[in-house]
This record gives sequence, structure tokens and C-alpha cells, in this order.
Amino acid sequence: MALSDANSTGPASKVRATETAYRGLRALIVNGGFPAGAHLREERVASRLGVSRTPVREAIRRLAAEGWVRIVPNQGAYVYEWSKHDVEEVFALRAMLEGHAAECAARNATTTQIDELFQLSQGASAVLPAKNVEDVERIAEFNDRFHKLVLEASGQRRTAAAVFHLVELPITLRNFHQFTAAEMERSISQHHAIVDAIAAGDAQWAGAIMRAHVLGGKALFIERMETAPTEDTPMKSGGANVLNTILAQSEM
Amino acid sequence: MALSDANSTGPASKVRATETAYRGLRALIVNGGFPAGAHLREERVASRLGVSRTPVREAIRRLAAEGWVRIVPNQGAYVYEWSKHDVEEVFALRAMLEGHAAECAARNATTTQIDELFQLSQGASAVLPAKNVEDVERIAEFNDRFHKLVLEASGQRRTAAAVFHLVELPITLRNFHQFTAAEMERSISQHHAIVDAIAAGDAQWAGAIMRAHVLGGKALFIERMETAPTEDTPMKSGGANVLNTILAQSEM
DNA sequence: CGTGATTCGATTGTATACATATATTGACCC
DNA sequence: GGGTCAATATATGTATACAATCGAATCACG
Repeated sequence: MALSDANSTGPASKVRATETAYRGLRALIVNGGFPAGAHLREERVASRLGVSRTPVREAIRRLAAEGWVRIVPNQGAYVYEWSKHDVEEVFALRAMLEGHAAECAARNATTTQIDELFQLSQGASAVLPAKNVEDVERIAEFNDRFHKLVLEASGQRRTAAAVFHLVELPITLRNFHQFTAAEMERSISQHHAIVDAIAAGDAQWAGAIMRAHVLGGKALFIERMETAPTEDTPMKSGGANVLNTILAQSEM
Repeated sequence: MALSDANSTGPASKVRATETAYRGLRALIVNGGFPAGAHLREERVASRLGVSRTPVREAIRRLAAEGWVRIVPNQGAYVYEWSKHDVEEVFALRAMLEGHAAECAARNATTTQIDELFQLSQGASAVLPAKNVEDVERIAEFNDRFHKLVLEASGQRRTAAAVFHLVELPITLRNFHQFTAAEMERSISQHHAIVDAIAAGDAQWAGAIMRAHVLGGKALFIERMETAPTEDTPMKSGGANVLNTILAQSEM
């Protein structure tokens, strides 16, 4: 029946149960509601999100395609366990793909897009210095939109989709919460440089900065990862994994 | 032991309706059963494949993640229309990703894997010169396994998944059917060179050859594409697209 | 007491019925 | 005659019922 969602997590009932399931389940995974390696029982997830099994199944399939969960045929889905190697690989991929996208953007971007990129990088600068969590959140939002716009301006739909699917940017996005003021400033100034390079139409330059930008983020991320006191559970052991734990430190 | 018949890829009837739906629908798209831009009615697809709507829905979601179809929220799925730009992008991506994989493989491959790569490239050579369709099919099979093994040997799971998801290698695979004898020979000799580079542990070399190898394939593909007499329907116009038409010329 | 097969429970896989949203078509008004 | 609005039809979105399958615990037997 129309069991009025008495459960708390996100009403959002009237529209798009499948979207509710997707976002909700991903949030649960990221926030540690389902720890790494956990077996995702469809019915349990469904009741927890206030939808039926069908949208949950679709969400699981989608999350599997994006690398969040691992599906075993007649057995179900398990939360993927990230290793340091995974993180390295993801950042290496992002450096390649986004670097390539920046090159293409330098060739293909419209003046409107360039202007918008400029606005975004300026907007982030205007928030500095970040004094509270809301400020960081706003900068993260600018950052997110900046990277997405570069991908869009590249005109490389599949490259954009690959980056987007791979990790859907949560790593970078949330990484911001761990940045120091100086690191944040440097990151944003790199955005300015990327805009300059794209505006100048210098593909090589744009690509080089973007690669450096992403790999710089990787270095910081791994540094945080290795020093993160995650309840004394090291990377490999059975408990919560480091990535999810780091991500859990910021709200979704 | 579990006596349930192992995966023998033979009768896809009694077991795994979702797999039947996925493979069947993809085959229909590739073979032109559903032309580019066609609206995939779930029920119609379901009845055509002899399953219910549920597995069809899952198959469609999967194909959407892999770029074969495009989903419009409350409207349904449409067969993606490939343009020349798409083809260029896919090959550029493959060159990057597989080049990267080859570099990693040169560092990480086990002796067993190197040996197997050697066997595969030798096996393809042994078939030359290809005299009939079966020979070409066998070479295509060797080619497919070779590329997959390089990806596996790289140890970069997500890179492999990205390549695999992007186009699942149908372009390259089927491209072989259009090769001349000389082109096929050259392609295989490049495989030999890649094995040498990986065996030598020379990452730069391996990556460079792989990139050249993929981009060489791209050039040939586009050449065929432009000269393909596809019922006089050019690339952009509403009818069947060129990629699918080319693919349709070889059985799935 | 240990090893093996067998039954039982729980969970995923599939089908179908129902709800909802969109597109189309027809009529009516301007 | 053309345009707009509304009603209807078709297809997708969602829920649930049923079937197949896997894992685990139990019981029998060596």
C-alpha cells in the first residue's frame, strides 16, 4: 500500500523513486551506513529508503557500473573495498582524461563557456579565505562546476562520461574539506591558470596545468589518507575502508 | 560440488534471462535490428527476445552506461546515433587508456602473462594468410584476447573497465573484417612488438607502440567509414548510421 | 567424533499487475 | 483556417507475487 514513508531519510517521495534509491544508497555507502564489503540485501535497502526492490535493483546496477559496488550473480551486491592502489589508479585516470579534456577545451570552448569558467574561478576566489564549513562547501561547489564545465567545453562527451562515471567526482569534491587554506588557495589559482590557457587556445598548456592540478590533489588526498586515524582500522583489514571513512567526515 | 553447468556460453535460454536480454539487445542494435535513433519500446524488445520487461530494463540501463543507448527519463531509451566525431573520440580515448595500460603492463606483467601474450600474437600469425571468413574470425578472436590480456596485465582494473565499458571493443574487433591482408599482417606484427616491449619492461616503448597501434586502427576505420556505400544514407541524416552499418556487415 | 549429503531458510531473479507521466489527436473556440 | 486546450492512449515507473538458486545448519552414517 501507500505506506506513507514514516522513515526519516529524505522524503522526496513524490518524484523519482529510482533517483531516491540511487542517491540514497550511494549516500549510505559513502557515509558508512553500509561499510566496505557489506552485503547489500535488496529488501533491507529498499525498506530503509522507503521504496520497493525494483528501483533499488536499478540503483545497484548503476552503482556497479560506476564502481561503487560489486555484483556476484546469484548472490547479490557487495560494497566495493577501496585500496590505496584504487585511489592511485583513479587519480591517474582523472589526470589523463581531464588533461585531455582541457586540451580539447582549449580548442573548442565557446566564448560563453570561457567566460563562465572565468566567473566560476573568480567566484571561488571571492569566498577566500574560507572561514567556516559553508564557505568550504561553496568553494567545493564552484570546484565541482568548474571541472564539469571544462569537461563539457571539451566537446568530448564520452571522456566526460568516463570521468563522471568513474567516481563522479566525489573524491575531489570532498577532498576540499581536508585542504588547508594555503592548499585551497593554490588549487583555485590553478583554476585561474587553466582558464587563461583555455582562453589563449593553448591546448598543451591547458592540459599540462590540468594534469598537474589533478595529481596535486592526489598527493594531498593520499597524504590525508595515510595519516587519517580511522579507528585504528588499517586499509586492508575487514572494517570500514579509509576512503569511505574520509568521505564520511563530510556530509553528503 | 556444485554440479550446475558452468559457464559454457552455449544455451542462453534456460539460464540468465537478464544476460539473454543484454546480449540479445546489443546484438540487435549492432546488427541494425534497431537502427540509430530508434525508440526502444520495452515491451516490444521483451517479446522479441522472449523475456519479460524486467530483464530488458536492466539490459537497457547497462547499455546506457556503456554508451549504446540514451535514456530520456519518462520517455524511454533510444539507440545512440554515432557520428564521425564519436568515433574519433572513442579511438582517442582507447589510445590514451590502452597506451597507459601497456605502460603499466610493462611494469607489472607476470612471466605467465607475458608468455600468454606471446602465444596469442604467435597464434594470430600462424593463421596468416587469412583465406576465408573463419580465418578472419579466428584472428579477430586472438586480437580481442590480446587486448584484454594487456589490460588485465596492467593491474589497472578501472582503466580496463573504462575501455571495456566504453565500447567493449566491438569497433576494433569487427574492424578486422575490413582489413586487407597487408594491414592485418602489420597489425599483428605490432602485437609482436608490444609483447617484446612488455617483456623488456620498457614502459615508454610499450605505451608508444600501443598508442600507434590503436591510432593506426582508427585511421583505417575512418577510411572505411568514409568510403562505405551505406545505402546512400550519409552520416548525419536520419537513417541508419555508418558505424552500425559497418558492424552489421559482419555477423555478431 | 568427523565427514558427507540433504533439507530448509533466505535472497536474488523474473514476471506481471497497477500507477503515473508524456505524447498524440481531436474538438472547440478564436 | 489555425491554434490551443483537453481527453485519451501508449509507454515508462513502481510495487508485489512467484520461482529458482545459493548457503548454511542439521542429521545421518562411517
